[in-house]
Amino acid sequence: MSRKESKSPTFDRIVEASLQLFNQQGERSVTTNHIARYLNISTGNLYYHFACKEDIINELYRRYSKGMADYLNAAGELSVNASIEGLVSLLEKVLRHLWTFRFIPQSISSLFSVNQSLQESYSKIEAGLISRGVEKLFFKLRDQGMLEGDDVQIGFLARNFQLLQTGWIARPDIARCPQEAQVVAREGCLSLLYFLAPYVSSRFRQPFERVLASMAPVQALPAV
Amino acid sequence: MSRKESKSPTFDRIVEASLQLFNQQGERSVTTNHIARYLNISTGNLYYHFACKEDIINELYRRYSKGMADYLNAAGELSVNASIEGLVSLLEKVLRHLWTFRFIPQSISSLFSVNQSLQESYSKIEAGLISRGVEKLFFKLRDQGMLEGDDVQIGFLARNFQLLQTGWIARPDIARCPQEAQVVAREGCLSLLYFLAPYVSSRFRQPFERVLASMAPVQALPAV
Amino acid sequence: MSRKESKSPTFDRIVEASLQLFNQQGERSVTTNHIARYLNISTGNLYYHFACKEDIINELYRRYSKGMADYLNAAGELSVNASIEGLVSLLEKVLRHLWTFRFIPQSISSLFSVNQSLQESYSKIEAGLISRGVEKLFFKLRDQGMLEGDDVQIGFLARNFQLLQTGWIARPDIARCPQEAQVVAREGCLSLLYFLAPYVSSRFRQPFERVLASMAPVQALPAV
Amino acid sequence: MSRKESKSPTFDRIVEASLQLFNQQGERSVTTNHIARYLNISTGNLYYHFACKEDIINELYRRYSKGMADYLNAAGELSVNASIEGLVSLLEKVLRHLWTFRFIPQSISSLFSVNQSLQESYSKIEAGLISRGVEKLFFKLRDQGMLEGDDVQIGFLARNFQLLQTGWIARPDIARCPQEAQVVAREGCLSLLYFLAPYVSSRFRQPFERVLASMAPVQALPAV
DNA sequence: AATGAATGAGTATTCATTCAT
DNA sequence: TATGAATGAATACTCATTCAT
Repeated sequence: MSRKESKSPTFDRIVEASLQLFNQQGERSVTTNHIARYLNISTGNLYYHFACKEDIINELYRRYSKGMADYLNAAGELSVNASIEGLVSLLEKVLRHLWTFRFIPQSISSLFSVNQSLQESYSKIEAGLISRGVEKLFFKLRDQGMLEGDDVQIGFLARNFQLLQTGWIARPDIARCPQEAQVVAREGCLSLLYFLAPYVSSRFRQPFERVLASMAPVQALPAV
Repeated sequence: MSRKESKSPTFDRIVEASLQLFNQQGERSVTTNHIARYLNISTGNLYYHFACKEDIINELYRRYSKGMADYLNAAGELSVNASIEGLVSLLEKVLRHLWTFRFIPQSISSLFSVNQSLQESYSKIEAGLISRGVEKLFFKLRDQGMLEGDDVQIGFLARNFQLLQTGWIARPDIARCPQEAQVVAREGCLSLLYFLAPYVSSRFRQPFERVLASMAPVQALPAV
Repeated sequence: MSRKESKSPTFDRIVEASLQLFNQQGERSVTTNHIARYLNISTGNLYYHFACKEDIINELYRRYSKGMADYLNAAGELSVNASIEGLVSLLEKVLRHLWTFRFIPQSISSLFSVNQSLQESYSKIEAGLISRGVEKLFFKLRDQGMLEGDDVQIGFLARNFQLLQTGWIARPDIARCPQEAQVVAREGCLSLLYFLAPYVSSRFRQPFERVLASMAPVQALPAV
Repeated sequence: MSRKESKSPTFDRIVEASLQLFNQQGERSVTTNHIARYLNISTGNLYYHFACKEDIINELYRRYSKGMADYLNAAGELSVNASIEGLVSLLEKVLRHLWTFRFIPQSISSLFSVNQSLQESYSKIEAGLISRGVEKLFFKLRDQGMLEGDDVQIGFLARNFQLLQTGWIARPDIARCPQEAQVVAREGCLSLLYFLAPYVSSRFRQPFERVLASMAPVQALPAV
């Protein structure tokens, strides 16, 4: 995918079917036999493309975290010509991405007990790169005048933001329901914007309120 | 326990051992044989007390959610003579409680796929009673002058607060580490206070800042 | 068996059925399912008694090598009142023992590639204890006047003796044939006696020839 | 090879790679995929040249037994102008040949259970032709005055000799070790010479002892 | 209450072999 | 000749659960 335009059609079909089944029924109760039968291929063929179930999950995690990293980069560039609309649009994309891979935030902890390599990837990527990237991004947004707050506040803001973001997607009550990505992203976005609201600078308050109003037309944003 | 004076010593030992093992190694990789061996009892005996593994988990969930409900009630009474110190102290207790049952917030979604009844309990209790209880509590805190914000804001605040609370405990990077409950609770509490900060009324700002300072002595709480 | 009068009837039945099947069909083509089905027990039950197939083999190897060690001890004591008849009778017992566990000398090398722990046991026991024991025994027999030869000769004699002993049992042409143990032991014994003949002292030559004649009545033992 | 000028380069490469891998890791744990990957060819290509894995083994057995037969013929001619040196040199060549194909004596019995046709070849060739050939050879050596003994003795000598020869190569403790062929052949040769020693005629005793001394310089050959 | 042997449907995985290109 | 994706029966092993005592 990244380097050589994808390994093979079957490889990709396995990855995509697994993602779908994992999201629907939970990784735990989706066996390699299920995946193969779902695709009308033999287990032998599945194992021709993947050495083990772990590797399918790892490939999914790779795609998931690569997407997150890409959005983070996009966010870095976006903030050059900072606009609330741009930020919100990106945030929705991120939430849709998270929703696409929702089995990951949902079951990441319980995956650790059966997939050691995933734990390592996670430490490096999620808890490392991405976490730090989000922090940097928030400080940049402050530098550009979009956010206000001292270092400690912005630090907590960044960390809590991530927790809320994945926590929203991992919410057990919505997880398996076949909600539309659009709806989940919208509502999640609204929650996150309300979370950010107190830190939005006065200069950006007006467009911020406008966006908020456009998402949930009834209520205006009250001053804190 | 409270009403029926506990079923039997063995029953309780099974529940407690399971909790410990689930937290340490993840529910998924703890078998009923592990639990029995850990307690030096036979599997037959374990199944004399519990019809199935699910029931052990359900009993743990019952205790977990009962604890949460109790703390919620305590919060309701506390708010009569509202004090920041009281709130913080209760928050720490809740976080310690969550930490004690941390395998639940960590793996709740993935448990659903193998435990249908748990999903039902969850909808009723967590997403129902408790969720509504927290919302009521936050409105009460506003009525008592501790928090400020309009209905929509307080609504989002309550919901996000819960997400953050469990999200903090379920963080995969701390989950299996043998952190001390005290440390986890402290840091989580700090995160949550920073989350609430913008909504604390001016009347309570001083004690709030005092408490915050006492928890992380170096930094004062800056105005938004 | 050795310490606590055997673990359980089923444990022993598994060991014995495995031995029989391994001898008949070769360890390689006898699966744990075969063994269970042969005994009319479930695979689960088989795995209740043995953690893995390797452990069945290891237990068989344990019994095999324990038997060999016991016979070696018996040989040590026997040689106190040295007699050709006693030696021959013991040799027949050893050959019958080897024949009972014939799948081991037959497939030991190819077992190594799938059973690391067996290789370790083998180095310690077979190539260590037993090999040295046989050497000591042969030197003792010389001291008692039954054998003649210098140290180098007796050393080679001992080593070649062992090679012949197991080589005879492992002979691929007789291995799977349902020969009677008695016949195999007889013929093997004869081969081994002819191998030893040149080193039998003149003092023991007469009884030696008598025994030889009794086993293969037609031919007398010619002088070298 | 000799008659049909070899089937194809790939055919031969497969045979040779298989031999190497079988010797190193044991036939049992070398899959057809391993062989193909080792040669950088596709499995399909491997199966273009061989109908099944068995056939590779059969071809190796063919080469192995052909070599043995050739050496046996050479021995027949050699004995015309009988010399101890010539015999020893040939014996070393045979041992090196056996070492080259060592996976065969090591696993021949266990191969039978998965390769019926091999069992048939073996009965015809090894247990038939070669066995009888060796017997004839030994009688010839006696006729030429190199060996002494009656018919029964020489018969047992021939049979035991073969058992020792392959037994030495198949010894599980040296099998997988990357010993040099030269060393193995030397030591094996010495063992076999000591085995023959008692039957060497007085006329050939002197050159025999000379050769023995040259191989293990320290010790002279003691009279029996 | 308690034991521990027994069950059996499942689970990931392997590997000789086939087949379309 | 050669490729490499695809097959599928087999294999070792697991684990929640049952049952006779």
